[in-house]
Amino acid sequence: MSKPIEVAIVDDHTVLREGLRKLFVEDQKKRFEVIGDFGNGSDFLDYLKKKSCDVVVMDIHMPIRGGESTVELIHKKIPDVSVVILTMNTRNYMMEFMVKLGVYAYLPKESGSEEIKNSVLSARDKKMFFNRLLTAEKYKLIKNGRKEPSGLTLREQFITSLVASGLNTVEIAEKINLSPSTVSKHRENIMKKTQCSNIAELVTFAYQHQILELTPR
Amino acid sequence: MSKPIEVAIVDDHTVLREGLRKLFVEDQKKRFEVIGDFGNGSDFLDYLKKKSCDVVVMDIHMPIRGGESTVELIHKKIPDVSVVILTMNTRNYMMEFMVKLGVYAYLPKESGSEEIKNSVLSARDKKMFFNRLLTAEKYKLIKNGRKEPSGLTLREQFITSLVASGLNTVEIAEKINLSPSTVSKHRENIMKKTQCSNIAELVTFAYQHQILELTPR
DNA sequence: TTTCACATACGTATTTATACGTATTTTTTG
DNA sequence: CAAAAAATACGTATAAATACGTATGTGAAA
Repeated sequence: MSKPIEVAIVDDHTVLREGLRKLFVEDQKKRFEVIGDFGNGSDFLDYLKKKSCDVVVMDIHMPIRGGESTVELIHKKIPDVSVVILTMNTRNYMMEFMVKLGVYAYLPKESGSEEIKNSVLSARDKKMFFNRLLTAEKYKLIKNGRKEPSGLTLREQFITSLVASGLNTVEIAEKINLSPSTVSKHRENIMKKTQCSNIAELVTFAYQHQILELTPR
Repeated sequence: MSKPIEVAIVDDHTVLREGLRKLFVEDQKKRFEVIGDFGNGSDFLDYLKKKSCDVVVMDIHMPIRGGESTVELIHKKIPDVSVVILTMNTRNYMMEFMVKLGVYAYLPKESGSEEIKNSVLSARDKKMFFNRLLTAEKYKLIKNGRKEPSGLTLREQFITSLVASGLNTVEIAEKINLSPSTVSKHRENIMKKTQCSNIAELVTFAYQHQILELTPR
């Protein structure tokens, strides 16, 4: 092992950042160097303007700038930075979205330490890391482009999930860096395709097509 | 400070358990002793059959046995164990549910280290710990009694179910022979009570409170 | 009995969603 | 490469929801 892998951590959960940091710092083989941890995507992107980073371990759900738009920006502007997603959002459409943006691993939050370390090693080498959530089979399916059972495109599914989780058009536009007009047009198309005539019906549609998940109580 | 507080950690996120453990173990004043960490509620309940514990820091969303039923069982059978909730489920109904089961703190996942430690100290002394999510005001409101689990009157629940199933104000008025103004006022009250800020959130609320049922496809 | 929660009802101003049309750019696919 | 599909964006008009205030009748509980 020549030089340690420069790892960044992006998650709004303070304790989890600490846990990840510890995991990398205390690696027996000294393979990692944590170059920073950040509470949102925005801070990390600021960091990247000045300094470098090999692999970033990132959550999706964050305030200010969520994982979606952060990964999108990294993918477009700084493709050298490899992304590993570590999240409790295990929905298929999100995984698909992230895989298409070139992330190298998609880990559920109950992943063990070794799994996380190995995914970072894979990502450093620009190699896909597979696990129970993102299997090689699923990866192939996504890459070979399959038809969505819901009839919605990926973008549409994504916006559906945001509408159904209670954001309005302007909030969605801000969240994923689009013009409100565009979001509005997507919503129009979504309503037509799903044959929903209002938001309430769309939320039910989202639950029934696993675009949203009902957290059991 | 006589003897250290026996703290247990229950969360399905491995890295987060590590982070919490570190936080308690590395306390300057040696006030805590982590007596175990568990990946689900079931394992923790098993532990409690044999050994003791002062305070448990617990997530809600977990496989096998989630926080809801775990806290419910602790509350009924082992009320000596104080519970601190640390979660990303910031929904009011969940907070209300947990407060009614006697948890001493309800922390969002972005809480800082000191906040978490202080909440455990409070819980050890059987004192409520308040923060931006669970304020003293909210706590009073919950304690001084909303009756319905949903907080809604029967009429309001009925109208909620109609709104959530996709009817608009005029359609609802026609369906149950009311003036649209009345329906509108009910809707206003419903939104206030449920603290929903739009229809999408209300639909989710309806599913979560069994006001609506999701028919499997 | 009188207070209180609930259900009823109206008015009004503001915000948000919906439903059209149009058009350019990007990505995918045959 | 060419065609098709998807994603982007704007304008404009109408419909609906939302958030206030106010008021009245009714039945149950303190």
